[in-house]
Amino acid sequence: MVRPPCCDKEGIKKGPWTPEEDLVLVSYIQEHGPGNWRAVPTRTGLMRCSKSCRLRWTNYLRPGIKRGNFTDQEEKLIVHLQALLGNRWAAIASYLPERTDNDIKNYWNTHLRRKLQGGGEGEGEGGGAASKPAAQRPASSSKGQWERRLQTDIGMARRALREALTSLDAVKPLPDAAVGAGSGAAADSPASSSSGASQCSPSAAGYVLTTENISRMLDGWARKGGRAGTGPATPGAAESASGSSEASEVSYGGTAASAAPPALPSPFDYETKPSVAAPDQTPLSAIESWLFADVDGIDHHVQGGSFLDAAMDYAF
DNA sequence: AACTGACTCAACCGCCGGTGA
DNA sequence: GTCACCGGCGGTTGAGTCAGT
Repeated sequence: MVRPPCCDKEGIKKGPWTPEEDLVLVSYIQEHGPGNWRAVPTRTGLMRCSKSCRLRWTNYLRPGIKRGNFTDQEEKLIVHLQALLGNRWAAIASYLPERTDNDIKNYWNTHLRRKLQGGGEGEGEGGGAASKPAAQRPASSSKGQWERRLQTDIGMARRALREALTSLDAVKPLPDAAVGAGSGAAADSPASSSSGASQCSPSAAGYVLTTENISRMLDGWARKGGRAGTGPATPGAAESASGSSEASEVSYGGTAASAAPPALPSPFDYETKPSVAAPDQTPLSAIESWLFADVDGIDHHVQGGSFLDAAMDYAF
């Protein structure tokens, strides 16, 4: 069938989002929650198409997003998962709850792919596998086949993750604080160690978007000056660019959120990006516990609460 | 100091699958 | 059963930034 464009070209604004637009979108989502994106432009008056709104939210405004400074651990995970899953960035991103698929995709395309190609198979694992990812499968597979494939994928991913984490631990043992308290993947990242925004999982964070924060957010943008649009308009960019100073100002579940009482009723409990970890767990520690809990386990049907279940719920 | 090429990443585009009428 | 709508995904682009000359 011929599909009309998601939004007609007239009157639809494109390009970088402005702080004002961000604010409108965030405010709307704070009130109504993400979803029903079709209605967002009309209800908010944003001259954006629904896709653009959704993308802006999921890739940028969504709380709990960590930007830039991929750690070695994250990098290894991405390499392994890419080798196993192929360019299924959304699936890969589900293993890195603080990262967006777009971010991972960009990082892969700009850093990792070249690294693996140019430097030969630097890590040894990616090289051949990455060139022919497992994702190149027939699109039309029956459900049963798909499930078997999924089981295989899970098994392979699991093994690879265990290897990655094991080898990483051998090289650079994780500090206890990193595994237990903060974001395991982020803990030793230069930027993230100082950036509160990366310290908590999205669901646990409790999205603190008060009018005070909004005004501070805008204030921070304004003070950043420079190019209007992408740069200052993007809290994360400011955060990553400045290292840490602005991070606490934009409390997307950051410092303020982590310091906030857990019972803080977050308007973003319906967060679209799943957190595979328990609220007081970091995603990676959840992965680790899942990996190491049953060394010989074929427990792909473990009862509720396992990482696998969560992964099954969200990633596939 | 100016210029140029490489790099980064936010955003767009088109396609696909799920779902409800 | 068919059709249309909507959300999601992966690939791609282009503006902005950075580093080297």
